[in-house]
Amino acid sequence: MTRRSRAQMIEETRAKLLATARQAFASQGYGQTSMDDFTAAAGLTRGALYHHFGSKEGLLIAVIEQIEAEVGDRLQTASAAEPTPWLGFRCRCRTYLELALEPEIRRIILQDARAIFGDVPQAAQSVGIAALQAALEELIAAGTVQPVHAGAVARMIYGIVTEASFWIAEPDGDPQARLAQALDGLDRLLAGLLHQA
Amino acid sequence: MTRRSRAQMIEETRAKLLATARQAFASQGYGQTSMDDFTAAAGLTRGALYHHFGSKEGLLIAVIEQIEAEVGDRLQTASAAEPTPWLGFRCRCRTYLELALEPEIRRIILQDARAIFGDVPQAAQSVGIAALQAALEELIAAGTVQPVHAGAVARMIYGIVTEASFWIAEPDGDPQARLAQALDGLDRLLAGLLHQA
DNA sequence: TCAATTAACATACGTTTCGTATGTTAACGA
DNA sequence: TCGTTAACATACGAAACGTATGTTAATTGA
Repeated sequence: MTRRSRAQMIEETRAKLLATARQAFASQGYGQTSMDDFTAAAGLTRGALYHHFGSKEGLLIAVIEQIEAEVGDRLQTASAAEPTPWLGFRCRCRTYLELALEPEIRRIILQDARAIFGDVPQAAQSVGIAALQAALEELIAAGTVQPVHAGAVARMIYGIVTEASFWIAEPDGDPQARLAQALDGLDRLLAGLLHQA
Repeated sequence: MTRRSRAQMIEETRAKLLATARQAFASQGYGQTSMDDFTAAAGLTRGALYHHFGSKEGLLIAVIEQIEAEVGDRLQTASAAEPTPWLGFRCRCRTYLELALEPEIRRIILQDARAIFGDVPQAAQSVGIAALQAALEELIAAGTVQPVHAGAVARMIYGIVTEASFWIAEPDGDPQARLAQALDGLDRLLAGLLHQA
């Protein structure tokens, strides 16, 4: 066990680079992070970085993909436990909002990534939005939700969540209270999608 | 008339700098814009820039303030013509979306500014959001809209508009069709805010 | 009216940072 | 065993930003 294969060591340096970059991006932001500095913090040099990731943007893409994968898993886990499809959908939106509150996700995905790649991170094609869209399409087919364009509305919900997370995290105001108020507002907006009884 | 006062000339260079920067930021993005290049394009040097705006960020803030002021005017003009407060509110949201489709606004306000100043441009305190919140508060007081937190929901609508604009402008897909689909989705979501009949 | 100060810029410089080009070492294949 | 390639480190060049330092012209005050 104390003996590591060559392939394992390579993977270790890649993972170490990724983890250190993720930490640095989250705490200082992508633009403010010097590749010299944080590679040194990882005990390596920029040479290793450019070998594994090609460019600073390539590194950011790798970090985004890692985070997106985690987000996808957590959303899936949370919403799968709900009893009805609609409640599952609602839970997915709420959980999305809670995830967006984590500083790492807000800073890297919602804040910096947008400026680098204009649109939603095309890199990982935003797992969260895709899943939201799929859930919406099912609900529309089942007649629970009015016939809207699922892709459009999924994106809009993503926007709701994004902005709400920034609002909640604003320096003034109580985050807990704001989270509750945001979840309430989210509920009202989502209710508009339902078919009238 | 051919005689310009000193103060006028100073204002002219300031305006010229601002206009050139706005153009450059919109077409190449804030990060990709070299201060040497675009000041030269304006027939000046970085010296003038740092004298008037202090820093590159200061220049961006000035550009944002200019755009925000225009956005505020156009929103006000559009919504004031509507017959009822609710329709005025709805119109404001729709117009907001249409404005967000303009490349200049999308690139500078929605895309780049967020990465530089984490939150919504605190610089000009987003006139659009503030007006949206005020309109919401009136509608709640009048009993037209359910009692939600106006600040939270105003921000969420801002998020809807932002994401929708990016979605509409995606390279594939027909922008005209997508705009219609987005406006439809927006209507459904907003309908959730209304009191049930 | 004239000297001193300040505003409005231009120019020059130093620092930081990114990407690339060039080693270097160790493993792997023929 | 020898050539090749992967996995890095090191060195170099090219922006780009901010600042420090001119320079000129207007303005102020005595």
